[in-house]
Amino acid sequence: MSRVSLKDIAQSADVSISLVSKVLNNRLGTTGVSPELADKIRQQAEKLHYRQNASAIALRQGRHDVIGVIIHRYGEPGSGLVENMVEGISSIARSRQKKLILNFVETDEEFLEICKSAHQGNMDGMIIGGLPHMKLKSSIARLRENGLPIVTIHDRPIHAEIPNVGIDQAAIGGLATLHLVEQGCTRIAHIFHNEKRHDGYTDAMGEAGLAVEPELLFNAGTMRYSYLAGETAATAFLDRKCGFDGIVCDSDQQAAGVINLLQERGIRVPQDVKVTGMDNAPFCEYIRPSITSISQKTRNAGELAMHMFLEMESGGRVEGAMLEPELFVRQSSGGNGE
Amino acid sequence: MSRVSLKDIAQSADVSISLVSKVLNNRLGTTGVSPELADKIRQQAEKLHYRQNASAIALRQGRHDVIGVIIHRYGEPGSGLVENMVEGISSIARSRQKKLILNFVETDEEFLEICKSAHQGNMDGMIIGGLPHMKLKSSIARLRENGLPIVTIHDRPIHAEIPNVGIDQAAIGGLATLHLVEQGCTRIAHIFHNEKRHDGYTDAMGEAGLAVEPELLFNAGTMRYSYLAGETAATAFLDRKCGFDGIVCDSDQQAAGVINLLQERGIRVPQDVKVTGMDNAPFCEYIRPSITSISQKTRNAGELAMHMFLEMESGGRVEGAMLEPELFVRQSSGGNGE
DNA sequence: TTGTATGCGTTATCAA
DNA sequence: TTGATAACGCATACAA
Repeated sequence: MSRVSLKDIAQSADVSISLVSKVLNNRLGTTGVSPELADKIRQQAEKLHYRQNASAIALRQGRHDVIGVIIHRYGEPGSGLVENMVEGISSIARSRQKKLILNFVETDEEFLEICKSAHQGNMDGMIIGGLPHMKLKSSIARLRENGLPIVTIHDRPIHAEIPNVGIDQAAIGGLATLHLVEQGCTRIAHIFHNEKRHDGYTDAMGEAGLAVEPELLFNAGTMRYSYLAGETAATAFLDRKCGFDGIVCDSDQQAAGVINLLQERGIRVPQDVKVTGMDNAPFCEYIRPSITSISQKTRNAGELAMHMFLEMESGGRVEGAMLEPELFVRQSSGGNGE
Repeated sequence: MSRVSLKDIAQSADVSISLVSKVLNNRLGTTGVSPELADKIRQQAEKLHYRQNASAIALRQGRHDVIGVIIHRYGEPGSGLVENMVEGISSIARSRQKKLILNFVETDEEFLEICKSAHQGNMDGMIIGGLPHMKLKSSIARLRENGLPIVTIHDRPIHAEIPNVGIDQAAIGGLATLHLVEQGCTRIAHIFHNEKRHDGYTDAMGEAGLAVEPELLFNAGTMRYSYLAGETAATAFLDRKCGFDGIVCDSDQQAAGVINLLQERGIRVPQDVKVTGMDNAPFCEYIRPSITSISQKTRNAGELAMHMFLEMESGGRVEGAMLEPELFVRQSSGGNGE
C-alpha cells in the first residue's frame, strides 16, 4: 500500500502530472485551467487521500520547515527551566508551521553528531539552548558561516556571529540580594554555584553598604543546585554562628532544603531568617513558607529565540537579546506576596 | 555557497557519481574498487565537507529515520510526567540514531494537523502520548491501516491495531489505598478526578472491609489535580467532621494542598491523618512531611513505547503493555521511607 | 574495476 | 488551456 503521489492523481484524472501539481498548489502562474478540470483534479486528490511528500519538496526546494533544537538540560528536576524553554520554542514554531526536531544532549559527542546531521540538510537551522558546549564553538560557528541560521539560548553568546538570547545572571543575584536588603536583612548569607550570580550578590551587598564576610558564603560545589546543598549550607551557617538573617539561595531546591532545615532547628522563616530561591519552580507555591523566587523566564527566552530564528532565516539581521529577570515575592522573604 | 553533493566529489575526483556513492556507503555489492581510488574519493569527500542530503535519501529510500512524537500534555506543572515520558522516548531514539519531531498539542485541530503531515511522508511513524484524542480515533486508525507504525501511551488503547503502553490506573488507586490500610487507617478519604483510580480506591476499600461513605469522597471537578483541589477537599473533610484518618489524593499537588491545610489547622500529618499523593513529582521530597507517592513510570513508558515502535517498524508483531505502578513511601503516610 | 541509466515525487520552465 | 521535460541528490541494477 504505497503512498499516493501526483502521478496517481494524474492517471486517475487522465491529465498530466504537472497540471495536477499546479492545480493543487494554486500556483498556475501564467497558465489557466478550466474550472471543471481543476475541480476534478481536486476531487481525485481528496478521494485518494493525497498528501504531499515532504522529502520530495525539500529536495526540490531546498527547504524543510524543520528546525533542529539542541538542548543540554540544566536545572534540577522539577525546576521546569528546560520544559518552559521548549514550550516557548514550540509554541511559536507551531504557529508558524515549523516542525521541530528536538534533541537532548549531554556530551560533546552527542552534540557533534547532531551538528553533522544539521548539515546533512534535513533542517533549516538550529536553536541551541541550555548548558553551552564551549569546545564545539568552532564547529557551530562553521555551520553558521556556511549559512545555517542559528540562535543560541545561553547565559552569554558563544560567537559574535551567532545571536544569543540570554538572561543577566548577575542581575538575578543582585535582584535577590536587593530584595532581602529591602526586607531589612543586614547579614545576608549566600549559597552559590553560579559565578555570575555570585558577582551580583557581592555587588548588591557592596551597594547596600553591607559586609560580605566569608562566613556568610557557602560554595555548593558538587552538590550544585540540589536540596542537599541547601540543607548542608544551612547547617554550616548555623554551626558558624554567623548571625545571618537572610539567605540568597542559588535554586529553589536549595531554598527548600534551607527552609526545612531551619524550621527543624526551630528557626522561623521568614521572621528570624528570610530566604530567596531561584528559578521560580512550580513547587515554590507548595512549600511552607512559600518560596520567594526569581524567574529566569526561559519560556520567554524560547519564544524570543524562535522569533529571532525566523527573522534570521528570512535574511534579516538579528541582534542578541538580554532578558530581565522577574521577582516573585512570597512568604519566605516576608514580603507581602501571595 | 550551495551544499556539496556527490556530484561535486565525483567531479573533483574525476570519477562517476555512482562510484562515489558506493565507496562512501561501503556498499560495493558485487563490484570492487581499487584502494587508491577509494581513498582518493574519501579524501575529496572529507576535504569538501560532504554531508549526505537526508531529503534525497528519504525520497530515494522511502525512509526518514524521523519519528513523530505527539503529546497532549497532562499533569500539573512540576509533576514531571510529560518530561519523563519525553526523556524516555528520546533516550532510546538517540541510541538508535532516530530523530524525533516533537509536537505538543492541545486541540483536536492541532492534532489533526500533525496527522496530516505524518502522512505527508516526513516521518516513519508516530508515538502518541498523554491525553487521548478519542475523536480522532478513526483518523489515527486510518494512518495505521495505511501502514504507518504507531504506538500510543495512554491509559488504555484507542484501537485494537495500535499497541499501547499504559499504566493500570485502577491499580494505582488500589495501591495507595492499600498502603494506607496497611498503615492502620480505617477512615480513608479520597479526592478523586480520575475515574479508574477511584474504582481502585473503592475496590481496595471493599477488600479491606472498610466502608466507602459519601462524606469521605471529594470530587475535584474543575479543580482537577491542582493544589487548590487539595486545600478545598481538606477543608470540606474537616467541615464534614467525617473523622478521617487517611486521604488518598489524586496528585502530589493535591497532597501538598491537603498537608499544608491540615497542618495550618493544627492537625498532624502523619500522626493524625496519613496522606498519599500521586505521580511521585520531584517536590514530594521537599514538602514537610515529605509526600508518599506512586510513580506512573512515564519514563519507562516512553522507553518501552520507543522499543515497541522500532519492533513494529521492522515488521514485528507488537503487543500492548501494561506497566506496574511503584509506591514510594515517605513521611506523609507514616511509613519508614526516606 | 568503473560507468550509465533509471527513478524516488515534486515543481518550474518551456513548448504545444 | 494543457503537457512534456529537466532537475533536485541519491542509490542501485545493469552494462561495459
